[in-house]
Amino acid sequence: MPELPEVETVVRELRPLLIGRQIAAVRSSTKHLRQRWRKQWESQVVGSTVRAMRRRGKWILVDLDPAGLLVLHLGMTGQLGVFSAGLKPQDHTHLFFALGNGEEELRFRDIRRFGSATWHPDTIEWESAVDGKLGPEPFDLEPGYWRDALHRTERCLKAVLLDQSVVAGVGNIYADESLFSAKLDPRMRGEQLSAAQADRLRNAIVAVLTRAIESRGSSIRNYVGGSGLKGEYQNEFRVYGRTDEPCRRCQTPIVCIRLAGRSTHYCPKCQGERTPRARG
DNA sequence: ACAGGATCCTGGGGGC
DNA sequence: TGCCCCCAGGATCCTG
Repeated sequence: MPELPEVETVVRELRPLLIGRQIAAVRSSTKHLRQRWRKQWESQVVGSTVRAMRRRGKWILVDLDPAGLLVLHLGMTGQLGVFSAGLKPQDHTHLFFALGNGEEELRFRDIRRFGSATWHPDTIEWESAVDGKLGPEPFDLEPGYWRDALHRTERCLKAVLLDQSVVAGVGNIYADESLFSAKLDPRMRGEQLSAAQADRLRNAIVAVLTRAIESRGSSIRNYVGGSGLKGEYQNEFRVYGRTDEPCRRCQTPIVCIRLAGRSTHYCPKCQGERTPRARG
């Protein structure tokens, strides 16, 4: 569910509610997440204090004092929020972190349970575990790296954007929206892109994600931010979920196809530009 | 190397 | 009301 802008929003909204607070207890439901929460992690976490909260791609990193790292992934339907401990938990709440004197708790709710929560001794250990599987942040994409990553692959642009090892944090919505913004056909192969087109795509990704963060992400189903508020970016979608609706730029009906195993929305006119394929 | 499919799950919506 | 089928912001594993 949540992509970079939604995860960033959750982190920003939870930060003031969590930093400096001590984790007094942890409890989990009987149902497991994508990665099982281990009981032995609880003794590592209890008694420690939240020092910092960061985002890396679609991952949420909670730095603990004096040591340890809590790593959360929201999967498709994950939600994080701070609630009064007396408030009855919603269905599908699977992890509870009691805060301070226990009057409040951080809750991890995940209907489909594609999310995960794990504990790691430190950042280095986590980074080595995801090494090679997590590319640079979209905002840190070096033009040379990005051109090269596209130039060296025959995969279509949609598949490249969804590949977390190439660029971290882009998912189905923002891949489609970025390709529309860059006026590039999602079926184009990476190797077909000129340097100028690669730069255009990179700038489009940054612009779309930046604008989406300003709107606190997109709420189309289950997503809510760390404060429980919904996002607003769904009102600015140009192509995602707009199958058969007129393109906002040229009125041509938006097309939906299956690409890289995912629904892919684009404007056949605005994004119809193709670079002739080189021979050989 | 890459596409495509299946898998992990639950719930919502459409068609009947 | 109900049933059946398809769909869904993700990641990963397997096959061809």
